[in-house]
Amino acid sequence: MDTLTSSQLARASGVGVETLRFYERQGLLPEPPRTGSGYRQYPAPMVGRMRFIRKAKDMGFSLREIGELLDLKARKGRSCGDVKKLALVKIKEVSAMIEELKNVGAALGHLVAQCSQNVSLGDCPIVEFLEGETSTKPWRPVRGGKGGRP
Amino acid sequence: MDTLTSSQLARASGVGVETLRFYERQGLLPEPPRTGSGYRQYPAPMVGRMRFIRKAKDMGFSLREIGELLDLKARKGRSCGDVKKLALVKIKEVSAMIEELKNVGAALGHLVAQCSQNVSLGDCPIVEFLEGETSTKPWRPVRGGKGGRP
DNA sequence: CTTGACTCCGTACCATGGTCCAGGGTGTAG
DNA sequence: CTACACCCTGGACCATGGTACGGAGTCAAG
Repeated sequence: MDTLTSSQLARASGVGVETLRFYERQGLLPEPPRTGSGYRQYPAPMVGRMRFIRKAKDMGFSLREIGELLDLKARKGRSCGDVKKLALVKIKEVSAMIEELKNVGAALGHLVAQCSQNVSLGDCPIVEFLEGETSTKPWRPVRGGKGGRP
Repeated sequence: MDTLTSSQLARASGVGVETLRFYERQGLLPEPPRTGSGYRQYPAPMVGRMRFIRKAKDMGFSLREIGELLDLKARKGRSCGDVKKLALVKIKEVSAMIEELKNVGAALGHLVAQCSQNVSLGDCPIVEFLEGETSTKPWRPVRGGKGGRP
């Protein structure tokens, strides 16, 4: 009695039934055994696997990367180093994203501050910034182009 | 002579020609006038508009939001307040993303640290964490379910 | 036996931001 | 004139992570 139907596993995992089928197609869930009439019978440990997937997704891993993690996990024994390697790569990615977002946030904050000082002047500093030095810069001539500008 | 062909505007903007057509379909670029033979003739200020789009994209605005910004920009006069409002919303979003990523990074760092202390023990702490309390927890019974588990 | 919930399958669709392709027309240099 | 670069169109395709739909089969209760 340690098997679950699709909807049971879905409920236990906090996802939709369709998502299970989707993960199966993506190779994140193995094809489960079936009943005589073709119903999926998920072994109980699939709950753990789904929790693994969900947590890894929360950690920022893509489904493809989660697939790799699951493969590593399956190769019991000396997978830890490889898992750690993936985690380190992900940490670098996350740090880079944070830096980028910080820059964006700072730039936006700067613009908003300018905007607030600029009460009732005609132009919006944000729009002006976004436009940059507009138009008057002569567009670079086409390199190696022959046809064009009819 | 202050008009550009598709490829000229594309080059000046650092995007592909197809991207211009895509932006046109999305309403970010107005349909430009055409030559007798149907070639697009972009007015020079479109370079500024493309720069606007690119910068706004770098600031984390989606194409839909950039469309809104461009609409506001077009309604000259009192758009600044609305633009600022969008910028503030975006700042909040960026901050939230940063917080989330920081949590993820900290969690990953924690796991990797554990992993490093765990040299040559059988199991990988990362995998164990991702699995969480596995399997033995009895799956919640289906609420209101009638059929199922054949 | 009927009803209703559940399950199956394949396929299409959603949003996001493009990218590419075939098939044909145009413009200019040599 | 020919070659070649450029331009046009509509539509298909990519990755990502699902979600929805139609039509049919199955299961348990009443």
